[in-house]
Amino acid sequence: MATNTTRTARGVKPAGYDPSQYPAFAVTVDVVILTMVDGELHVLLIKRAQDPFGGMWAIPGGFKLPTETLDAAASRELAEETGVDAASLLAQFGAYGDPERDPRMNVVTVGYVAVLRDVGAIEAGSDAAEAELHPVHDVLAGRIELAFDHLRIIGDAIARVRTDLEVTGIATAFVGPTFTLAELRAVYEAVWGVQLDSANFRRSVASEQGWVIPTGRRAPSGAAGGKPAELFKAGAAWKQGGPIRRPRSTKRGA
Amino acid sequence: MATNTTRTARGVKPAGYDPSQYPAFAVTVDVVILTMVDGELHVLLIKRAQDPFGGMWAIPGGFKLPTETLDAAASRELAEETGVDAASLLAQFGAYGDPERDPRMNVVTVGYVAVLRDVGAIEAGSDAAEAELHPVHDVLAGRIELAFDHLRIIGDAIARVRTDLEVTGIATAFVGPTFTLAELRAVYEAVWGVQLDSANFRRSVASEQGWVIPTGRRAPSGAAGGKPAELFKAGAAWKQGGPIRRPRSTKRGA
DNA sequence: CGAAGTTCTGGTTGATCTGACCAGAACTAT
DNA sequence: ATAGTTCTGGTCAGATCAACCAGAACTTCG
Repeated sequence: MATNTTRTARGVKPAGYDPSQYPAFAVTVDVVILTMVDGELHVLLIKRAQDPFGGMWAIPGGFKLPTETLDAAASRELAEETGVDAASLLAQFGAYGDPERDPRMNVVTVGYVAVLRDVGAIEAGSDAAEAELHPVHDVLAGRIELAFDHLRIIGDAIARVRTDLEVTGIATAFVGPTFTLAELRAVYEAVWGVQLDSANFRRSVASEQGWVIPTGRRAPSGAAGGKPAELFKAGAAWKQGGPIRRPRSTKRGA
Repeated sequence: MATNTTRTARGVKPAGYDPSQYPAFAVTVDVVILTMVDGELHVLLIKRAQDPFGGMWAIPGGFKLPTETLDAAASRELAEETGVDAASLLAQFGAYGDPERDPRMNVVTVGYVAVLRDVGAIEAGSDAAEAELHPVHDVLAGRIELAFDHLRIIGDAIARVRTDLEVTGIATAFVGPTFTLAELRAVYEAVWGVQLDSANFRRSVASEQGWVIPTGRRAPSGAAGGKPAELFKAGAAWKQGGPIRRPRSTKRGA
């Protein structure tokens, strides 16, 4: 390729295109791992042992390898940190490349949000390094010291989940393979911070076919007793969006 | 590397954390530039002069510099390609890092979507390199040969715009600083591929305060005559979302 | 200048959706 | 047994939505 027509007025598109002369970056993936604990949204954080930001909390992440896709890198990091082979959901939501976001080098990171339903598995996977689930509310309120720009990243992840709850099937990722309608409703209430009428909720998901499929079994009653709830499994309709719309005005208090 | 901890000017580097030993990537930003032409959604493509993919169409893009943010890089690339200083809207929507997406080197690219309202400015900015507006429909139908994974990137951008139209104020980015309701409605109809009732549309945006503000002036009639439409400017309410909801079933044909 | 055609703008109406409340059924704990 | 809790279906008023209709305002053609 002997062409050397780098003579365009201003565009200066290199003809030879020597890769080595362009700035090099490290590319990482950071995973915001979310799960429900006691009806509240939690995020998994690990305590950094090393500087920079030693002693502060961070979301798990690591370097992307040249041989893997971004999705694969996120999946690998998730497995390494939590021991979970596959999350219910793993979705990319943003990229971050501010020049000073990592004091050591030029790092561009790609943010993923993972939704887990099996809390027990997390504890098993996390080894000696301190890993803890923190209420999302505490984190967003700034009560936890976070490394790098991870506060912003977590904020973006939550914002994404909030809108996705209305237009995707992400709600089903928080619950198990079979679930009661109260469990599913608790997901919406925790993520949106609202109260939903249980009867209306049932109508929304059970009226039309395709959202939830009855299994015929029933869940054991909770600690406070009450009628055992029917157990459902998720239908195929969730792929085209969710049946629950975010309410704009609620008379009931949250 | 015999030393376990290497002291540097900035501080202690963690053991086994030498940045130079981690894989290096080139980071680029690619900008999907959208605009409305004759009531149809168009995307700006440039014809590649060089291999790889010489002669094929591509979306404009370029390398991120270590000293600038991703947003700044996208803004710079947009200005270089179109001569437009600032788009009505410039939003990040995804990152792409498949190992083989660029045959020359490891490249991770961050996709941005830009919405322009001034078509004339595009022609001015594009220099000798062939730059053309193509109907989005033609591109998504595969009728245009696209370089790299740009078909996928454009597809993702369109999908993002389609959902954002309902929950953000992106619709106002397609029209000028003042606009008629027919112009604004045309944006929804083109992006969603639906027909909206003009009277109902007017009620949705004009009923409650804050969406559109009357300027008192009127636009000249179109080629077919008709009553001159009132000119509005966008209000502040668009920042919290849009007033138009995507219809799910339409009896009228599209 | 008048008629026809086009677009804008407001009105109406019936169907559908939403939010709120009520009550009985089913189960647990005391 | 009885009280307490949760699940489940019913009802109903108000809001929203989709579709249609008709007059107003303007341009173009004859």
